[in-house]
Amino acid sequence: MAFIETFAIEAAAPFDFDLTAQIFRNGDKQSRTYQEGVFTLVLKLSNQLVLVKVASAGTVEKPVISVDLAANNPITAQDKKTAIEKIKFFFNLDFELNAFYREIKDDPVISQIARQLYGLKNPTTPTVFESLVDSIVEQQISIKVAIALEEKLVKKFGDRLKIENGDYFAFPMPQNIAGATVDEIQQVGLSRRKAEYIHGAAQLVVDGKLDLENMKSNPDSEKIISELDEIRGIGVWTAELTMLRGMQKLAALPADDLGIQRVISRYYCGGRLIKAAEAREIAKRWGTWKGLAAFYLIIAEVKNLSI
DNA sequence: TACCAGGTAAAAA
DNA sequence: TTTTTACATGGT
Repeated sequence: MAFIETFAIEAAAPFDFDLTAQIFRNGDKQSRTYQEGVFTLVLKLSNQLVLVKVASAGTVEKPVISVDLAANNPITAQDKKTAIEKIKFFFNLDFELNAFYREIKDDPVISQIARQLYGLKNPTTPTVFESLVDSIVEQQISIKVAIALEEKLVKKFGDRLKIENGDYFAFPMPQNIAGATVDEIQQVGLSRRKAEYIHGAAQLVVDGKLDLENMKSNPDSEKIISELDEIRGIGVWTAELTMLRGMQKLAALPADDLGIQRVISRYYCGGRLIKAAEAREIAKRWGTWKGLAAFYLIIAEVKNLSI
Protein backbone atom coordinates (compact mmCIF):
# COMPACT_ATOMS: atom_id res chain seq x y z
CA MET A 1 0.00 0.00 0.00
CA ALA A 2 1.43 3.31 -1.07
CA PHE A 3 1.62 6.48 1.00
CA ILE A 4 0.10 9.48 -0.75
CA GLU A 5 0.41 13.26 -0.35
CA THR A 6 -1.64 15.66 -2.43
CA PHE A 7 -1.33 19.44 -2.51
CA ALA A 8 -1.27 22.47 -4.79
CA ILE A 9 1.45 24.99 -5.64
CA GLU A 10 0.87 28.49 -6.98
CA ALA A 11 3.13 29.77 -9.74
CA ALA A 12 4.07 33.24 -10.93
CA ALA A 13 1.86 34.34 -13.84
CA PRO A 14 1.88 33.94 -16.71
CA PHE A 15 2.60 30.22 -16.85
CA ASP A 16 1.16 27.68 -19.29
CA PHE A 17 1.80 24.34 -17.63
CA ASP A 18 0.50 22.21 -20.49
CA LEU A 19 2.50 24.07 -23.15
CA THR A 20 5.62 23.79 -20.99
CA ALA A 21 5.18 20.10 -20.16
CA GLN A 22 4.57 19.18 -23.82
CA ILE A 23 8.28 18.74 -24.46
CA PHE A 24 8.04 15.58 -22.33
CA ARG A 25 5.16 14.04 -24.27
CA ASN A 26 7.45 11.52 -25.94
CA GLY A 27 9.35 10.88 -22.74
CA ASP A 28 9.90 7.48 -21.18
CA LYS A 29 6.84 6.36 -19.21
CA GLN A 30 9.09 4.75 -16.61
CA SER A 31 11.04 7.86 -15.73
CA ARG A 32 9.64 11.13 -17.07
CA THR A 33 6.68 11.79 -19.31
CA TYR A 34 3.68 13.99 -20.02
CA GLN A 35 0.54 12.09 -20.96
CA GLU A 36 -3.08 13.25 -20.95
CA GLY A 37 -2.32 16.36 -18.96
CA VAL A 38 -0.25 14.63 -16.30
CA PHE A 39 3.49 15.05 -15.94
CA THR A 40 5.31 12.23 -14.14
CA LEU A 41 8.79 11.94 -12.73
CA VAL A 42 10.67 10.08 -9.99
CA LEU A 43 12.50 12.08 -7.35
CA LYS A 44 15.18 10.73 -5.05
CA LEU A 45 14.56 12.34 -1.67
CA SER A 46 16.52 11.88 1.53
CA ASN A 47 15.42 8.38 2.36
CA GLN A 48 13.35 7.09 -0.49
CA LEU A 49 12.15 7.39 -4.06
CA VAL A 50 8.90 9.25 -4.67
CA LEU A 51 6.67 9.13 -7.73
CA VAL A 52 5.56 12.68 -8.55
CA LYS A 53 2.52 13.48 -10.69
CA VAL A 54 1.82 17.07 -11.68
CA ALA A 55 -1.15 18.57 -13.52
CA SER A 56 -2.52 22.02 -14.15
CA ALA A 57 -5.18 23.17 -11.68
CA GLY A 58 -5.43 26.79 -12.74
CA THR A 59 -5.12 29.03 -15.79
CA VAL A 60 -2.27 30.76 -17.59
CA GLU A 61 -3.02 34.00 -15.74
CA LYS A 62 -3.86 32.30 -12.41
CA PRO A 63 -1.46 29.36 -12.56
CA VAL A 64 -1.79 26.61 -9.96
CA ILE A 65 -0.48 23.08 -10.25
CA SER A 66 -1.70 20.06 -8.37
CA VAL A 67 0.94 17.66 -7.10
CA ASP A 68 0.50 14.05 -6.14
CA LEU A 69 3.34 12.26 -4.31
CA ALA A 70 3.34 8.48 -3.94
CA ALA A 71 5.92 6.43 -2.03
CA ASN A 72 6.28 3.05 -0.33
CA ASN A 73 7.24 4.56 3.02
CA PRO A 74 5.63 7.40 4.97
CA ILE A 75 6.33 10.79 3.38
CA THR A 76 7.91 13.05 5.98
CA ALA A 77 7.39 16.79 6.22
CA GLN A 78 10.99 17.19 5.10
CA ASP A 79 10.38 14.99 2.04
CA LYS A 80 7.37 17.09 1.11
CA LYS A 81 9.33 20.31 1.54
CA THR A 82 12.19 19.04 -0.64
CA ALA A 83 9.74 17.82 -3.28
CA ILE A 84 8.11 21.26 -3.46
CA GLU A 85 11.51 22.93 -3.86
CA LYS A 86 12.48 20.48 -6.62
CA ILE A 87 9.22 20.93 -8.50
CA LYS A 88 9.43 24.72 -8.21
CA PHE A 89 12.95 24.65 -9.59
CA PHE A 90 12.08 22.11 -12.28
CA PHE A 91 9.44 24.37 -13.84
CA ASN A 92 10.96 27.65 -12.59
CA LEU A 93 7.58 28.39 -11.00
CA ASP A 94 8.61 31.59 -9.21
CA PHE A 95 10.19 33.16 -12.30
CA GLU A 96 8.34 36.21 -13.67
CA LEU A 97 8.13 35.66 -17.42
CA ASN A 98 6.98 39.24 -17.92
CA ALA A 99 10.51 40.42 -17.15
CA PHE A 100 11.63 38.48 -20.24
CA TYR A 101 8.73 39.71 -22.36
CA ARG A 102 9.47 43.34 -21.41
CA GLU A 103 13.13 43.00 -22.38
CA ILE A 104 12.39 41.64 -25.87
CA LYS A 105 9.44 43.86 -26.73
CA ASP A 106 11.48 45.95 -29.21
CA ASP A 107 12.58 42.87 -31.16
CA PRO A 108 9.63 42.12 -33.47
CA VAL A 109 10.79 38.59 -34.31
CA ILE A 110 11.15 37.12 -30.83
CA SER A 111 8.25 39.10 -29.42
CA GLN A 112 5.92 37.70 -32.05
CA ILE A 113 7.11 34.19 -31.24
CA ALA A 114 6.72 34.91 -27.53
CA ARG A 115 3.10 35.94 -28.11
CA GLN A 116 2.45 32.58 -29.73
CA LEU A 117 4.23 30.72 -26.91
CA TYR A 118 2.85 32.90 -24.12
CA GLY A 119 3.41 31.30 -20.71
CA LEU A 120 6.13 28.87 -21.84
CA LYS A 121 8.90 28.20 -19.33
CA ASN A 122 12.19 26.38 -19.70
CA PRO A 123 12.05 23.18 -17.62
CA THR A 124 15.20 22.00 -15.92
CA THR A 125 16.39 18.80 -14.28
CA PRO A 126 16.05 17.92 -10.58
CA THR A 127 19.85 17.91 -10.24
CA VAL A 128 22.63 19.69 -12.13
CA PHE A 129 24.42 16.35 -12.40
CA GLU A 130 21.60 15.04 -14.58
CA SER A 131 21.95 17.92 -17.03
CA LEU A 132 25.69 17.50 -17.13
CA VAL A 133 25.46 13.79 -17.94
CA ASP A 134 22.73 14.35 -20.53
CA SER A 135 24.78 17.10 -22.18
CA ILE A 136 27.82 14.82 -22.46
CA VAL A 137 25.66 12.07 -23.95
CA GLU A 138 24.25 14.56 -26.47
CA GLN A 139 27.64 15.66 -27.78
CA GLN A 140 27.79 15.17 -31.54
CA ILE A 141 24.92 12.67 -31.86
CA SER A 142 21.35 13.33 -32.88
CA ILE A 143 18.86 14.13 -30.17
CA LYS A 144 16.90 10.93 -30.90
CA VAL A 145 19.94 8.73 -30.47
CA ALA A 146 20.87 10.65 -27.32
CA ILE A 147 17.45 10.13 -25.76
CA ALA A 148 17.62 6.40 -26.46
CA LEU A 149 21.04 6.19 -24.77
CA GLU A 150 19.89 8.30 -21.81
CA GLU A 151 16.94 5.96 -21.23
CA LYS A 152 19.28 2.97 -21.18
CA LEU A 153 21.59 4.80 -18.77
CA VAL A 154 18.69 5.57 -16.43
CA LYS A 155 17.46 1.97 -16.41
CA LYS A 156 20.89 0.45 -15.94
CA PHE A 157 22.16 2.74 -13.18
CA GLY A 158 19.12 4.57 -11.78
CA ASP A 159 17.35 3.41 -8.61
CA ARG A 160 14.10 1.58 -9.23
CA LEU A 161 10.79 2.40 -7.57
CA LYS A 162 8.14 -0.33 -7.60
CA ILE A 163 4.79 1.29 -6.95
CA GLU A 164 1.20 1.26 -8.20
CA ASN A 165 1.84 -1.96 -10.13
CA GLY A 166 4.61 -0.32 -12.15
CA ASP A 167 8.38 0.10 -12.25
CA TYR A 168 9.81 3.63 -12.33
CA PHE A 169 13.39 4.87 -12.40
CA ALA A 170 15.12 7.89 -10.91
CA PHE A 171 18.08 9.42 -12.72
CA PRO A 172 21.31 7.76 -11.48
CA MET A 173 23.07 9.39 -8.55
CA PRO A 174 26.75 10.33 -9.00
CA GLN A 175 27.72 7.44 -6.69
CA ASN A 176 25.79 5.00 -8.89
CA ILE A 177 27.84 6.07 -11.91
CA ALA A 178 31.14 6.41 -10.07
CA GLY A 179 30.62 2.97 -8.55
CA ALA A 180 30.26 1.37 -11.95
CA THR A 181 33.13 0.53 -14.28
CA VAL A 182 33.77 2.40 -17.53
CA ASP A 183 33.03 -0.89 -19.32
CA GLU A 184 29.59 -1.10 -17.73
CA ILE A 185 28.79 2.49 -18.65
CA GLN A 186 29.96 1.95 -22.22
CA GLN A 187 27.61 -1.04 -22.54
CA VAL A 188 24.57 1.25 -22.86
CA GLY A 189 25.95 2.22 -26.27
CA LEU A 190 28.14 5.21 -25.48
CA SER A 191 31.58 5.66 -26.97
CA ARG A 192 34.51 4.67 -24.76
CA ARG A 193 35.40 8.35 -24.44
CA LYS A 194 31.99 9.46 -23.28
CA ALA A 195 31.80 6.59 -20.79
CA GLU A 196 35.12 7.82 -19.38
CA TYR A 197 33.91 11.45 -19.27
CA ILE A 198 30.72 10.54 -17.42
CA HIS A 199 32.49 8.23 -15.00
CA GLY A 200 35.15 10.87 -14.33
CA ALA A 201 32.64 13.65 -13.69
CA ALA A 202 30.64 11.43 -11.32
CA GLN A 203 33.84 10.54 -9.46
CA LEU A 204 34.67 14.25 -8.99
CA VAL A 205 31.23 14.83 -7.47
CA VAL A 206 31.53 11.84 -5.17
CA ASP A 207 35.01 12.95 -4.07
CA GLY A 208 33.67 16.39 -3.23
CA LYS A 209 35.93 18.04 -5.82
CA LEU A 210 33.00 19.26 -7.92
CA ASP A 211 30.00 20.90 -6.24
CA LEU A 212 27.52 21.25 -9.12
CA GLU A 213 24.54 22.26 -6.97
CA ASN A 214 26.51 25.10 -5.43
CA MET A 215 27.13 26.54 -8.92
CA LYS A 216 23.41 27.34 -9.20
CA SER A 217 23.80 30.26 -6.82
CA ASN A 218 27.06 31.55 -8.33
CA PRO A 219 26.27 34.73 -10.31
CA ASP A 220 29.60 34.65 -12.19
CA SER A 221 28.75 32.72 -15.37
CA GLU A 222 32.22 32.99 -16.87
CA LYS A 223 33.65 31.43 -13.72
CA ILE A 224 31.23 28.52 -13.93
CA ILE A 225 32.06 27.92 -17.59
CA SER A 226 35.81 27.97 -16.99
CA GLU A 227 35.48 25.70 -13.98
CA LEU A 228 33.41 23.14 -15.89
CA ASP A 229 35.62 23.49 -18.96
CA GLU A 230 38.61 22.21 -16.98
CA ILE A 231 36.92 18.86 -16.51
CA ARG A 232 37.81 16.24 -19.09
CA GLY A 233 35.04 15.80 -21.64
CA ILE A 234 33.41 19.14 -20.92
CA GLY A 235 33.87 22.06 -23.31
CA VAL A 236 32.11 25.39 -23.59
CA TRP A 237 29.09 23.91 -25.37
CA THR A 238 28.52 21.29 -22.66
CA ALA A 239 29.05 23.84 -19.89
CA GLU A 240 26.57 26.32 -21.35
CA LEU A 241 23.95 23.68 -22.04
CA THR A 242 24.30 22.43 -18.46
CA MET A 243 23.90 25.96 -17.12
CA LEU A 244 20.82 26.66 -19.18
CA ARG A 245 19.12 23.33 -18.59
CA GLY A 246 20.40 22.32 -15.18
CA MET A 247 20.88 25.61 -13.32
CA GLN A 248 18.17 27.86 -14.77
CA LYS A 249 20.89 30.24 -15.98
CA LEU A 250 18.64 31.81 -18.61
CA ALA A 251 21.42 34.08 -19.90
CA ALA A 252 23.52 31.10 -21.00
CA LEU A 253 23.51 30.61 -24.75
CA PRO A 254 25.18 27.50 -26.21
CA ALA A 255 26.09 29.41 -29.38
CA ASP A 256 28.29 26.58 -30.67
CA ASP A 257 25.20 24.43 -30.95
CA LEU A 258 24.24 23.61 -34.53
CA GLY A 259 20.56 23.44 -33.64
CA ILE A 260 20.62 26.87 -32.01
CA GLN A 261 22.53 28.33 -34.95
CA ARG A 262 19.91 26.83 -37.26
CA VAL A 263 16.90 28.32 -35.43
CA ILE A 264 18.52 31.73 -35.05
CA SER A 265 19.26 31.71 -38.76
CA ARG A 266 15.76 30.57 -39.65
CA TYR A 267 14.14 33.49 -37.85
CA TYR A 268 16.86 36.16 -38.29
CA CYS A 269 19.06 35.32 -41.31
CA GLY A 270 16.75 33.69 -43.83
CA GLY A 271 18.08 30.21 -43.15
CA ARG A 272 21.65 30.61 -44.43
CA LEU A 273 24.44 28.91 -42.44
CA ILE A 274 25.76 31.07 -39.60
CA LYS A 275 28.59 30.59 -37.12
CA ALA A 276 28.73 30.85 -33.35
CA ALA A 277 30.07 34.42 -33.38
CA GLU A 278 27.15 35.61 -35.50
CA ALA A 279 24.70 33.76 -33.26
CA ARG A 280 26.17 35.49 -30.21
CA GLU A 281 25.97 38.86 -31.96
CA ILE A 282 22.27 38.42 -32.76
CA ALA A 283 21.62 37.15 -29.23
CA LYS A 284 22.91 40.39 -27.71
CA ARG A 285 19.50 41.98 -28.30
CA TRP A 286 17.96 39.50 -25.86
CA GLY A 287 19.94 40.95 -22.95
CA THR A 288 20.10 38.69 -19.93
CA TRP A 289 17.63 36.21 -21.40
CA LYS A 290 19.67 34.85 -24.32
CA GLY A 291 19.22 31.20 -23.42
CA LEU A 292 15.50 31.53 -22.75
CA ALA A 293 15.06 33.33 -26.08
CA ALA A 294 16.93 30.52 -27.86
CA PHE A 295 14.64 28.01 -26.12
CA TYR A 296 11.62 29.89 -27.46
CA LEU A 297 13.08 29.74 -30.97
CA ILE A 298 13.70 26.00 -30.67
CA ILE A 299 10.12 25.36 -29.59
CA ALA A 300 8.90 27.70 -32.35
CA GLU A 301 10.80 25.60 -34.87
CA VAL A 302 9.39 22.35 -33.48
CA LYS A 303 5.88 23.81 -33.80
CA ASN A 304 6.82 25.27 -37.18
CA LEU A 305 5.61 28.73 -36.16
CA SER A 306 5.94 31.52 -38.68
CA ILE A 307 6.36 35.21 -37.93
C1' DT B 1 25.29 2.13 -48.58
C1' DA B 2 27.23 5.87 -46.76
C1' DC B 3 26.63 9.86 -44.28
C1' DC B 4 25.23 12.72 -40.73
C1' DA B 5 23.61 14.24 -36.19
C1' DG B 6 22.42 19.92 -30.63
C1' DG B 7 31.32 18.12 -29.63
C1' DT B 8 35.61 16.95 -27.51
C1' DA B 9 40.26 15.35 -26.80
C1' DA B 10 44.14 13.75 -28.79
C1' DA B 11 46.89 13.22 -32.85
C1' DA B 12 48.88 15.22 -36.82
C1' DA B 13 50.38 18.94 -39.54
C1' DT C 1 49.67 26.85 -32.95
C1' DT C 2 46.08 25.26 -35.97
C1' DT C 3 43.75 21.53 -38.34
C1' DT C 4 42.19 16.87 -38.64
C1' DT C 5 40.51 12.59 -36.89
C1' DA C 6 38.31 8.96 -33.91
C1' DC C 7 34.49 8.12 -31.51
C1' DA C 8 29.23 4.83 -31.23
C1' DT C 9 24.61 4.73 -32.50
C1' DG C 10 20.28 5.12 -35.19
C1' DG C 11 17.81 7.52 -38.74
C1' DT C 12 17.63 8.65 -43.64
